[in-house]
Amino acid sequence: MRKPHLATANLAKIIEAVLKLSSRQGFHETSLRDLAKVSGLSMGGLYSYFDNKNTLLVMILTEVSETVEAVLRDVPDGIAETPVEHLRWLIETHIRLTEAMQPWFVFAYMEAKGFPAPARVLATESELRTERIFSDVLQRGVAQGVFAVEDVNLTAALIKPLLQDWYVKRAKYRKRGTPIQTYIDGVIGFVERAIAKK
Amino acid sequence: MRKPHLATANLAKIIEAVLKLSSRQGFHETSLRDLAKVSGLSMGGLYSYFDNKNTLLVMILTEVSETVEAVLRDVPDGIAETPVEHLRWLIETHIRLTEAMQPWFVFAYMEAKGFPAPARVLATESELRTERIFSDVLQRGVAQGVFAVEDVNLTAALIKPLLQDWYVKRAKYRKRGTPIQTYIDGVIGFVERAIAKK
DNA sequence: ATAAAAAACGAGCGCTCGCTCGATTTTCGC
DNA sequence: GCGAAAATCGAGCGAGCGCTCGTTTTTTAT
Repeated sequence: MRKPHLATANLAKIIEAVLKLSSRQGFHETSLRDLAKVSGLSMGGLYSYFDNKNTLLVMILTEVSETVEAVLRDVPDGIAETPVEHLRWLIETHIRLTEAMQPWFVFAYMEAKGFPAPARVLATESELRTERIFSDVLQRGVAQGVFAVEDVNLTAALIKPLLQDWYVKRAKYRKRGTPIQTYIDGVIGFVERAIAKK
Repeated sequence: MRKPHLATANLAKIIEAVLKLSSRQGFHETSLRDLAKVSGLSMGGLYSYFDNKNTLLVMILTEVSETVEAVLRDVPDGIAETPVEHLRWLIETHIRLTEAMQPWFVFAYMEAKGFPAPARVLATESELRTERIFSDVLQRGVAQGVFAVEDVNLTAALIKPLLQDWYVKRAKYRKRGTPIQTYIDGVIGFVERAIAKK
């Protein structure tokens, strides 16, 4: 094992290959022989970059959850004070991030379960932290009297799957020709009407 | 192969076992030896009830999609005329159905992908038909002037993941102690405010 | 009670899996 | 240009897979 973090070009190739193959057939069904072929390394060569197959899964899961955390917490100046704008920014940023890193997110979402406890815990906690970011904004909006939300936690929980649907069912939206901006505006409008103080 | 449809007690046991094992570790990782052990049959005995492992998957997928279709189309008298009531009934019925058949739905949702094209097509088409049921009601509500919806198809697409979240993330809601009625009311309220004519 | 039919069994087949390790190739300081 | 160190290779290992099939057990009819 050379590096704990993804640095070398080869590791990048390996991850690109595992995301590509897993999206077609699932992670478990992706053999290291296929992975070697697509990444351009040999069977043995792969093992210079990770300890075992599960490590690969954990690496990707970690990268995804850290990226989400980092991006969503990096709120532009002057946005965080206004809950309406902050929420809009969170929705748009989340959807655009998952679009840019779609294979990563599909992988993390679809492959997390049925795996060693540590990996599953990682995914679960990441989901909860993201939800917290949303419920915090909702809470502030309620406190400022701009949102009317009965159950802040449940509402945050309901917003989450709206964001995830874009990458989970990406094929459906692609077939329909829905542009990402239409989807983003649709979600923002849907959510804002649902929580607006009338 | 004895019967094409699930009739005998043994086939019921097999399906119960495969749902149980798959929910823990995924369908592919469930070996026929494990399945034999849990279902109480022998390796060879299993093959009296299905042709091969993939057939099992298709059987379950078919059962789920046919059940959804049948249940959601069986609208009680006097409901279908009022879009608001019809939509409410659809949401509640869908969530309660997936709760009652939770292992079946989780299986269909999580295992459909990465499988032979026919099985995937089955799942995709079922999803689309369900969505049609919702978009039809929305359309009628708009026509009657009780709903204000810009894009009926997009809105139906956004309602779907709200229904699915209850079984996809069942563990989260269980840990939180959210009762199913709270969830149902939450979704109905959320959706109704989002599409209400103001 | 018995024999034919039906159902259930499980060791064994061919195959692919994740992973290893000695051999080979590439890199690089001098 | 050379030799040691680093990187890469891929045949081979044991394990476990889906599936088969000759055998045994159970059921059924007389």
